[in-house]
Amino acid sequence: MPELPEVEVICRTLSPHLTGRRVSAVEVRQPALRRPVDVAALQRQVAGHRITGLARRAKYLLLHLDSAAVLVVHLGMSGRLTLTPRRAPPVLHEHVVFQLAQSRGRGAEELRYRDPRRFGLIDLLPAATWSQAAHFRHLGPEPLDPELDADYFVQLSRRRRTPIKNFLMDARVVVGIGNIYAAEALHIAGIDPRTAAGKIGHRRWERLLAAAQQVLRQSIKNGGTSLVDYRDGEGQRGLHQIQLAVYGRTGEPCRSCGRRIRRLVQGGRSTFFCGGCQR
DNA sequence: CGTAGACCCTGCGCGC
DNA sequence: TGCGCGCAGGGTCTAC
Repeated sequence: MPELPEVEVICRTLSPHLTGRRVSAVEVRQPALRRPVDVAALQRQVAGHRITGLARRAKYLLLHLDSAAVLVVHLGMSGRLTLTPRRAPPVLHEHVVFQLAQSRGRGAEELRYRDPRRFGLIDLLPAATWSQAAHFRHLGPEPLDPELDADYFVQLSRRRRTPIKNFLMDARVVVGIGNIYAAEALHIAGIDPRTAAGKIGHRRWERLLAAAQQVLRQSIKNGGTSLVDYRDGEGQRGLHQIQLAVYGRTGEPCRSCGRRIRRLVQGGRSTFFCGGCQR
């Protein structure tokens, strides 16, 4: 479900509501996520503590707490993290609920983590060392980092025979790009997703990096891509699905050249591309 | 080391 | 109506 733009939008929409707010209680209804939730740690380091700020790294959402801990939330494929009125009726698969202390001018609210497939993750890490933890240690750079350039990719992709689409989705290379935006970026850059990563030269890496940055920024502006599950922190759908050029458009005409969009499978995931524009 | 595949889990739409 | 199949925004682990 959520790639970089969606997690970024969730972070931005939750931030004004949660920053400075105290978590009054934590309720874990289903601890069996990708890894078991450490309920005792949540009770100790989240319940009764204040949220000092929100941030994003890769597809992880980071909630900094005044207990010198960082609450790490990953939404997997089907996860949602939404601010909800406390009186809203419970919904299936709401595994973790963070009750928020009342604050002036607000009704009773809570932060609900819902994840039908349970591929997501909720973890607690020490504030001082979170970036050295296993989830983060091996991550590549942020794709929107202004320092990032084509040279970096040329170096890393040397002699790599992995298809460029899988290479782009490898978080050790660059984070945040998943199945939707890899396909969209390759279409914008005019590159066949089957091309070996090591065959992409400097000029094409420049185009591909620019394309990835363009589509990620545009999606953030559009509030993310809502296909089935995705909602922002306030429960609103994104609009970027309207602008997708290839993802999910098998058999439909390419808006650039009119050829039919093709689907193939790479690394067990669907790839969508236009055989006319992408070579 | 680099690469490909299975696996975790639930829900949905489709064809029969 | 009911059942089985394939598919879904991700990440990790194993075998070769």
